[in-house]
Amino acid sequence: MKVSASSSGQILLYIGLLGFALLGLLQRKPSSGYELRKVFTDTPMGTFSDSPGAIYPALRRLEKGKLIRGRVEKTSELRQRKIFRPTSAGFSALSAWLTQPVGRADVVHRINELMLRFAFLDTAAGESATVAFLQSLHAELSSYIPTLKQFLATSVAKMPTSGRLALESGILGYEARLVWASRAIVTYRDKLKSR
Amino acid sequence: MKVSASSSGQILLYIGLLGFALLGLLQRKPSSGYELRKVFTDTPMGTFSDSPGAIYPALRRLEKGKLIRGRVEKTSELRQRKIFRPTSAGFSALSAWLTQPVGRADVVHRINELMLRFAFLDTAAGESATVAFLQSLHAELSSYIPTLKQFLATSVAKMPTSGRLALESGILGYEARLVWASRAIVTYRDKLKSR
DNA sequence: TAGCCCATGTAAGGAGTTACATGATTAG
DNA sequence: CTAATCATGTAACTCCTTACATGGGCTA
Repeated sequence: MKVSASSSGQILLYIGLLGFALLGLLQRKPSSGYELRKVFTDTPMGTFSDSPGAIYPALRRLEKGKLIRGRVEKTSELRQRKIFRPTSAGFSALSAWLTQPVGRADVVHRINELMLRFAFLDTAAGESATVAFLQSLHAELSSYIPTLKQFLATSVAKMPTSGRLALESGILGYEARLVWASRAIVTYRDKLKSR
Repeated sequence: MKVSASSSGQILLYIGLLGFALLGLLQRKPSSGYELRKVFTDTPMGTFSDSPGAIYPALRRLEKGKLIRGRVEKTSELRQRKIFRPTSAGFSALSAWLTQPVGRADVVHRINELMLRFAFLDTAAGESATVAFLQSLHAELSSYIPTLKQFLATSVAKMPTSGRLALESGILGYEARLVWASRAIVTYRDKLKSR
């Protein structure tokens, strides 16, 4: 989902994966553009570009779309920085994006986007939404993996060894994620019980 | 690696991941643009776009760069199709791309590209090159995974549960690939021995 | 003869990449 | 005082996306 209707109707606003990543980070902690860049350069978070040529224009798009608002603030340091924080429309847009249903196409083509969504889910949409997400991810993986194995079995004869192994690597990756999803569900269930 | 010098010097030619994917598929089997599209729509191969607006321009770029050559051929069917096949310069470019060293940045940011390279390695560059690739991938993963665990351990306190779990999912994915790489090395060793 | 798959394209638009530019502040 | 880091941006290039266009051949 790349496009979201602005609250005023009419104009369509491009957000993009980078935009949602920024929105999610800002929801967690209001930050300057530079701090956001640092997250991408210094942490294993996603495969997002740390280039100012991507981040600053994306921030301006979000601001023009009224999803975030930036203000120059003095922190404890002398240096001034423009701190961005989501507007209420921004929180809504983020939440809507996070709580979309998980489909087969997401698992096949947009697994990184799914993991990004997950990373923001509990703080932005609550733990029950997180569990729901994990359950639908689990269901989608459970139905997808057999089709991959099917494909492997029927076409193994026509494929070179490396092609076969590459596909097996993909299958192993999905299986690892399936196991992880089960464990993550248990983690949240335990958290809910212990309260 | 997105750019490659043309054999005539001077002009730089953009290839891109899609270009190499096409080149690799053509090396395996000369095909028409439509057949190549079908690979992306019908098989689990990569996350490449099946849109003609991406594939046909990419083919033309490759042809202009003399890495492939298209000829209208009559197959058994009446219908005419333009069949592309790599030139010798195309084989060289593919081989050079495939046999690049595997670095940390590849593992962190371009794991999909690595798997694509692997998928073409044995038919295009031979089995010893494939084993070398797997070994350097294995080494890179072995050194990278501990740093991720380190990061997780030191920042677990500051992260929300979902952030922690998302990172763990990434680690599990890398570990699965590490196990896979070991097994793939054994597979090729066995193949070499049994000859 | 209508509709669907084959097969190849083009056009408009926007986003990301790379590279450059600009200052202020701090460390050595 | 020099260099590195902080902090924010702009410009050119070009690739991809979405959508539309064009026909030939096959099938019901």
